[in-house]
Amino acid sequence: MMITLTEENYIKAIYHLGKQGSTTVSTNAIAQEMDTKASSVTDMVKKLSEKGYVDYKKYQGVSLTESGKAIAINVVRKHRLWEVFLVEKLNFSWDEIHEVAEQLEHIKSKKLISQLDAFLGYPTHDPHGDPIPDETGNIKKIDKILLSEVKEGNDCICVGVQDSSTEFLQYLDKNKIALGVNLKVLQREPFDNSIAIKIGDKELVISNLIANNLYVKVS
Amino acid sequence: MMITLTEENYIKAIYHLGKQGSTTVSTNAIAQEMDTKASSVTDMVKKLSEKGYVDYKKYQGVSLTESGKAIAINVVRKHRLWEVFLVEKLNFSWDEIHEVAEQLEHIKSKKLISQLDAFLGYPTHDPHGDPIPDETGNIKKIDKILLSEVKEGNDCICVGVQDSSTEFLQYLDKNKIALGVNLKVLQREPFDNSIAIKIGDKELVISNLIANNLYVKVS
DNA sequence: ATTAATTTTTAGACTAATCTAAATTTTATT
DNA sequence: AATAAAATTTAGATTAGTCTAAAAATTAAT
Repeated sequence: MMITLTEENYIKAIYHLGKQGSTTVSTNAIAQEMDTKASSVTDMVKKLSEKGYVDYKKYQGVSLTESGKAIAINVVRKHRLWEVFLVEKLNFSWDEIHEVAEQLEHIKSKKLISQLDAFLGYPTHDPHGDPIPDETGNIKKIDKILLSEVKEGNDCICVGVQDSSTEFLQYLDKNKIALGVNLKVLQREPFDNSIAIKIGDKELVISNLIANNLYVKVS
Repeated sequence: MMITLTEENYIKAIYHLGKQGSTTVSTNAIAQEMDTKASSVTDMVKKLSEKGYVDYKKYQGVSLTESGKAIAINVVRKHRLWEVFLVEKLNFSWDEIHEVAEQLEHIKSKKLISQLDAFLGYPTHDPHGDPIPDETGNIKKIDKILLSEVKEGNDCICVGVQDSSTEFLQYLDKNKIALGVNLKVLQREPFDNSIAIKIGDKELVISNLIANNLYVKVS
């Protein structure tokens, strides 16, 4: 049974909203994520349910079935591999890749993806630090925490972002924050939860909003 | 005005049928090329006409306008660049690329294509020997002729194929015929128009059908 | 130059995906 | 527990693309 591009996008949205497909997701949340109306979501969710991709009970929200989850993970895999390709091979910057990867992720060819994976050297993470599922759908997650949770005095290394918006990524670029960069938390300001960090030999004060969208690993 | 994937495919079909968009094309021919019904073609052609991509008079066939031709050439450019990518970077063989390139050709991103072009080293021809239009839509054509037209005793070099079907390309592979390979026409058989050729140090008799689908340049 | 065959177009219907507006169910609040 | 608010679903309409069957135009053949 053929899956359409739209169905694939709904499944992906449900996956992301449901934290890797484990939680139940509301109609409204999907509508917001997909930039569409709740009534459209209801229609589509019924269809996905008939096709066996989601579990759905009226008024009770949706969750992915195993087959739905497998589809979602495969789309995520394709999306992230293409992102690596765009950055590593075509010199895109990390704030330019999302839109294009949204299109590329729907290309259907098993061989294309396995060859691309090999061509890129079997990358484990995309340019935003998110893990790339392997061919069997396995995702190995690293133990990352938000920068906002790091204690004063601790050294850490930047491993990912929570928000992948152009604005946020360009802020990071401007301040020379990139994946792999070392940071030290100098001081936390309780009043507004801002944090003073040392990056390279420079000091920088970042807001709580920023610190809440940056993943690090304490070293 | 946004152009849909389907519209793009119709424009491409009209371009190919009309020999690079110069000739008028019939409704039935388009229907056959697109594997759809003539009535569907009429509907679509009306829409394309309203949008200014084709000139159309009832019962008189269709031809591309300048803007339609520009769209077609751009799709062709993308298709052929992706084919080069698949063969050169992802180790596809030339009989496996068409289907995937059919999907990739619709990805919309100016930067993607210009970067891909650069990444591939600005190739001038795709793996089937067809020329790749440049960014401005310019196509430089080489003076190729069909192998069936080569005189006895002449040496030539294989530069392209007319038919890109899997079956034909696999026949060529099997017989070690590839782009760039030198051939010599030993003898032409008038009875069935078959041709005896020398390829490397081997002799091979090929049918007229084969010779009519292989482009060469006399050297 | 009629008639026959073929091609093309029209008319009307169908599916996928969407929308608005109204109805229903659930959740929150008094 | 009753009512108000919010979320969700239904009903009915719309658009893009397609289809079948019938009508109209063109081309071919007698």
